[in-house]
Amino acid sequence: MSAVRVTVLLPLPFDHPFDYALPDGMALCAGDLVSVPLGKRMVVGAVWDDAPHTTLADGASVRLKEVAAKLDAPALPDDLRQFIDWVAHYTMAPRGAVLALALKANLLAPVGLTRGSRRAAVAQPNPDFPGPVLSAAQAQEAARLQALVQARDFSVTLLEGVTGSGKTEVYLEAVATALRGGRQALLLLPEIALSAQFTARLAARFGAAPAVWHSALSPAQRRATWRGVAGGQGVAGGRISLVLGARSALFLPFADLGVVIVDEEHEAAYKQEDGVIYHARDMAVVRARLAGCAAILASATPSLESSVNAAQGRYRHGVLAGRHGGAAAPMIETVDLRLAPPERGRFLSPVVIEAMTAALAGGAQAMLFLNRRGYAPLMLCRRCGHRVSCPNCTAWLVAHRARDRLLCHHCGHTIQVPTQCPSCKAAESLVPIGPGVERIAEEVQAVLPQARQLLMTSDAIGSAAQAQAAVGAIEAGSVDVVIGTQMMAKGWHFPNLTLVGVVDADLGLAGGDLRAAERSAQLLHQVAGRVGRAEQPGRALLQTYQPDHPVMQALASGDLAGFRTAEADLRRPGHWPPFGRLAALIVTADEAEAVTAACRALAMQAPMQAGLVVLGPAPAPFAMLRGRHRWRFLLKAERRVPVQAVLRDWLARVPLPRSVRIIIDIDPISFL
DNA sequence: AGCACGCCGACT
DNA sequence: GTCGGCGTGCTC
Repeated sequence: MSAVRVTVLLPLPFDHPFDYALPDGMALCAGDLVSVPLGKRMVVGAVWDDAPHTTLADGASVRLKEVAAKLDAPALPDDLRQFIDWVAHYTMAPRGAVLALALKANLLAPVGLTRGSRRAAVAQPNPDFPGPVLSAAQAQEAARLQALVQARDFSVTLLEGVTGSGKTEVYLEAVATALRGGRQALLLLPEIALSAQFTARLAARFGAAPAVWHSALSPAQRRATWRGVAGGQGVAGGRISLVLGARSALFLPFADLGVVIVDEEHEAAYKQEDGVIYHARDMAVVRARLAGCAAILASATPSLESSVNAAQGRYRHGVLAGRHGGAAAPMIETVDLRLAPPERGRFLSPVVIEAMTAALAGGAQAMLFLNRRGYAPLMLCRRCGHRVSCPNCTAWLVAHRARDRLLCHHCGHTIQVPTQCPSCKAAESLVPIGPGVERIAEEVQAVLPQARQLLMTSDAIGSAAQAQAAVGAIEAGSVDVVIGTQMMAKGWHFPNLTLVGVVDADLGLAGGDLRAAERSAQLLHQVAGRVGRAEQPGRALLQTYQPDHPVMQALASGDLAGFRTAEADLRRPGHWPPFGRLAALIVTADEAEAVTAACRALAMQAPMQAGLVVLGPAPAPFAMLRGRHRWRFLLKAERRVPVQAVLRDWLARVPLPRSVRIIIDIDPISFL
């Protein structure tokens, strides 16, 4: 007699589940979590519903190991298992690696599962807690979203609204509707830095804080939240109904998801760039489809992907025009650096300095934005022209004055500032080239010595407490000039901040990236959105050498929709995304020769078919990263081409030594 | 991912 | 003569 077989997916990089024997007296269903022996160790896995796959010599019985135990934990819901399968298939990651995202989160330590959660009986978010009074436009849009949530069916809405239009209040009404129906809501944020602010906001709206989910939680918090979301029996305090999370929250075992919201949907931070490479915005839509619920993508500057989906009717388009009860849109002007250049060795145009002086004289605050940490992005030998670069990466070492070192922003490698040129050995010949925020701070000190300045960068602000202190200082008015990187671009609003100067508006346009223009427009628009108040619109000055560039024109005229249309017209003919699909194949190895040999072999077998182009191989933009050599193929295909199958066939035709690793990035957004 | 096995250098 | 480096291979 042969034992009953169970297929178990393990959170390890295997695509196929493993087969085990079901011990007498144990009953298992798909999704149940079990511990199973694997080699010499015990592993937690999930019962999958694939047909058993172990190859049997016919008739002969294979000695399957037995499932060791069924864990006392909620089973993975069907839609989560479907989601895991879908993500794995789409991203071409092994299914087990995707399961790991759903399990690693909390329960690789099986001991923690056997006891009930210690989650205290915290207050539940109350959808009928008094909410804000909505404007007519907000109320109308909120009603539409509420109807979609109530429909208990899959839908996607692109909710577009300028900064200050009150998008958040609107989509929180959709959350309220889900909660009223006894369902759950998931709100995704692009980065955890914003979660404290949002937690407070949700607590104010619903009378209780949401559960939060991100990588910095303790194991105990994870376990409690994971179980609470699954809503298993015996969870003290009841099922968790509202989760505020980073992208990995998509893999939580929601028992009854009613709405998924992706805030700032255009943000590149939604793209997971290592391990399982996925775009959380796109996967959120898939999660909603499998859960049969509404998805809401919110942004002031929607991605071209979502705009096109809305324009083509695949997504509903909700638009909130005009700022609600707040400031007027900022005036955006370009400062032509050819006409009003900075002094020699300086980086601020007299136009910007004058505007700052005026703002400060009027008792207001000013901000300078430069998306570059450190003092100078490059140390150059003025004798031989040598550029000091990282030994592990194809990148320059960035000078940091605060730390008095040079440092690589890709791998973290740091060295002391050399006293002589590493190449020609000339003494005292290295000079810093170009500006970083530290250098801008120095310049502000020189031109406005009385101004109290604050540097807001990830180097200066390491913790949430430091961020709070900085925000407090700005709000209290004890700062005149804020100098910041990307981290200043979003979220915050300081009423007394009336001027923003963008030191190098052209920065994001370099590099030949497909989305360079789109991303620049989004970032600069967002930066400009930091300023202004009810009685006085803010002013944003963009220092640029290309005032005629479509991005600068769009920002200055405020016609971002027109810009998106033009951008779409550029991409449509060549079947560039979102009108076609891209996949990147990164070939990496320790030895450069191994990479070139592998690329040659791959190039020889490159797929050839209608509607598909293989570009490359070319050195990846960082041809060496963290000590590994990297070359890249880019596969560009029309929408109808099954990209994953093409890639699978291609790779199957080319045997590669194990020293070579292939990274597949479906829908790459950064080209690094 | 772990954890083995396996075949070449410096140590009690 | 052993301890131990991490290269390759397997786990139902």
